[in-house]
Amino acid sequence: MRDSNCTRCRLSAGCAKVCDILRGQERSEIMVIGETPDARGNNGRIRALLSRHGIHNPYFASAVNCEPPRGKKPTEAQIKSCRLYVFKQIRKIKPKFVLLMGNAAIFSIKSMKGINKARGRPFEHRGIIYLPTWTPGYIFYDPATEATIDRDIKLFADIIAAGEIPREKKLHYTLVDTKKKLMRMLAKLRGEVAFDIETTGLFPWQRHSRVTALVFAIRGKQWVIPGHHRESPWYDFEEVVAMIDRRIRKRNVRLITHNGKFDYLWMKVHFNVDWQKFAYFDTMIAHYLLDENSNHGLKRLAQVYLGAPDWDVDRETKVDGPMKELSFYAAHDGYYTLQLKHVFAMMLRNEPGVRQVFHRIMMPVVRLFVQIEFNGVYVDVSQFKKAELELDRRIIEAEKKLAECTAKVKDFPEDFNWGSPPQVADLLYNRLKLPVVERTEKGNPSVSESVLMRTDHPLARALIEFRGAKQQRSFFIEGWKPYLVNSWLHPSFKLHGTVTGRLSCENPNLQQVPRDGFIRSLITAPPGWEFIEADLSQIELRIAAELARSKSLIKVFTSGGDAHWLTALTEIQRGRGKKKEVLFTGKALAGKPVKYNEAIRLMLKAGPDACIDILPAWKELRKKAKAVNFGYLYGMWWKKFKIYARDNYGVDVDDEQAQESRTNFFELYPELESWHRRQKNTARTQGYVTSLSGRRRRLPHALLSEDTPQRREAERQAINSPVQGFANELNLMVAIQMSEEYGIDKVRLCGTVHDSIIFLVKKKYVPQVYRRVLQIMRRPKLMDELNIHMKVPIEGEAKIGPWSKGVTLERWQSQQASKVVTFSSLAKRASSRSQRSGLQIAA
DNA sequence: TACTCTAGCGCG
DNA sequence: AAAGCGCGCTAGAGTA
Repeated sequence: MRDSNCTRCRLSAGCAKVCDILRGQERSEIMVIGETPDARGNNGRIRALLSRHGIHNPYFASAVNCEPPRGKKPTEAQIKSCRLYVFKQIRKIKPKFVLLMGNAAIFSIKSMKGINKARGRPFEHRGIIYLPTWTPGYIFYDPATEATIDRDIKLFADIIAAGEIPREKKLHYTLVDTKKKLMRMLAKLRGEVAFDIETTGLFPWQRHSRVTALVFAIRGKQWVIPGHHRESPWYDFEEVVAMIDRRIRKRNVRLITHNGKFDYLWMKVHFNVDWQKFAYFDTMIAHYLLDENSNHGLKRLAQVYLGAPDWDVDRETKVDGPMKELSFYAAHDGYYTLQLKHVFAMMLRNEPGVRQVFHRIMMPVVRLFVQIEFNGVYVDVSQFKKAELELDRRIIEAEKKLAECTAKVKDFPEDFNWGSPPQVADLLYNRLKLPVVERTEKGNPSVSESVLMRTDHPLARALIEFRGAKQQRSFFIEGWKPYLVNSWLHPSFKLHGTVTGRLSCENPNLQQVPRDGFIRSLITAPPGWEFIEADLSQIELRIAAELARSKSLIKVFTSGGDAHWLTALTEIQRGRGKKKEVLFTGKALAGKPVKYNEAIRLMLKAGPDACIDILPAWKELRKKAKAVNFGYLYGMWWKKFKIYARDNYGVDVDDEQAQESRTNFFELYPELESWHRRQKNTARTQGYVTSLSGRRRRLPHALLSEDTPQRREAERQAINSPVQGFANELNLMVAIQMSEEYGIDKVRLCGTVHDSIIFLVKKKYVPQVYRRVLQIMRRPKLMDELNIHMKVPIEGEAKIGPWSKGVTLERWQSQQASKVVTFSSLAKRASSRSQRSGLQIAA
């Protein structure tokens, strides 16, 4: 079979043993194909993996039979030329089952690229069943891959045992294509029902997008109802939905979904039904709470928890394929969603704290965010267009400056791209011979803003301006355009987007709009409404104070103070710094000259706002302290503080000063250190930490016996996660309560940004809602219901008006008053005109 | 042609 | 010895 004189490809030239095909095991019906001879189990790893599942002595082959040079992978051409031998072996051995390990193996058989798409999905070819999986070589680089390979090998063993690709036996689905079948289904819709839909896309507002099928599943039975699909028998699918809707309402069905926010939102947008109100259990969210570190895809979970076979079909089938295949796929989704519900409900029972977060916070959040995403945010389109022109202007101006800077550079390329970091690096460090100050993670010379700020060249400034304008344009102008539906954006919130319990946001990401207001203020209220942002002030610091039981922090908060201000003033007081400014402000506050310490005391008492009014420079100081507070609070070391001070304030702090600043911080808040120790110990002993709500943050790396960077990282996460996560949960509690207390005729929530909620209020309810949201923020009722009690008071702030340009209620009311005056005078003039012309003005 | 990675930067 | 945490989006460049 082998040809030791093979010269079909270049590999044979530099290879010790040409065409290294083994003999033996030639009667096996099981074959394993690896990448190269080295991967053929001679290290024992594959054998060990296989024998774990009772597979002994298979026939080993490989995609290429000459070992490539160290560190080199065989090329496609080489695999193709070696394919001959692979096929020869298959013909001779006549295996029934073949395990394909790695990219090269699957390419050899199928000429198909992308192991990740094929992995774990058995296929049949000329009477042989193939199963692709990863190459075991990956285990060496990432131990986590072993579990996946192991699962695939288990599936392989199952295939061998069954003699065929396993199909789910309990799947009994009906394609609901007649009225009779529909009526029979409706009769059975009661209690817990899994629900899923198939669609032509991901964005329900997309033109021509359709819901192609609905799926319902109860124990032992699934139904697939063709929707807007070319094979659908329903000429009036809306009526079918209405019938189901009536049944769901009447029976108060408990709907079970996997990422139901998606399905409910589509149903609301396309059929105007509010099925999210019946959302009872979401398996994706449940799994997110049970294991925040892994993926939450339905297919993976079904494989892991239920040993399910892979039922995925290709994208075209899923999007708009034949109903026969689409329904097969859809029925599996429904079936496994219901099965997973049972598994996760059981697991949640073992973790009561997590279960409480699931039912009392996250499921209401699912229901709420269907409405929030449906509402969307309003964009002032005429301002949007103006902003685009302004950014264009800035870009052109910056380009002009850059051109001036490079006019003298000889053979400056025509097509130079200022947006390309490698090209800029080449210009700065090779052509202009500027010194390399910093390198990127990969070791390339860095051209980041931090570096440019320290670069003494007129080019640097212009480049920063260019990048700023360019980025804003592509992020927020070009980036938003595809998502603008009339004047509305509908960002999608990922409820499972972070490991800490925060939400993330995408398409577009509302949570990263620059705060300077240039873009932010484009988001505002439509006529008749007001835009309000309400945020929980210094919430993370308050939670940290509570958890650490920090005396000084608790004192600041109970006396209505500002912790960032306290840090700032304590820091300058220690070195008796800013003497002139302190004495000046103290004098203004007291109305007479005071001594330094007395002035500090007065400034502390008066708070930052009053002091900033007297001397605007205090604003910078507080901002600086804020960042320092967060940094040290979460384990920042003094070296990073130095970098921070340099990049943000252009202050070069020496090592000693930096170390002192950290020491001072923990002297001011000594309990923070012991709290840090407690969190680290908890994580190290039990492998997870718990937040005030009962949510868990699992940190397996904290269990490592050695003090590695990985363990250090886990320890810092043990400090940060319960604070960050709970802050967001508080925010969600407020959002939930707001939506419960006000109908959408009064208040429309648009989104949350970690510690704030943004919403629209019908104009005449503004004062009432404004006051109420601040009340709720002080004490959301869910806190009491979940028996969570905090010593530290919670406070909120709210602003009315375009985002980032809002004002307090007092200011807003006085503005309204003046508007009414001008309006009524206008109306008077208009009415006298209209009387003259015989017109009447509508009230 | 389409995907993945890197650098850089916006937010809390 | 080495040390804030958590995200998403874009362009450019590399890879299959």
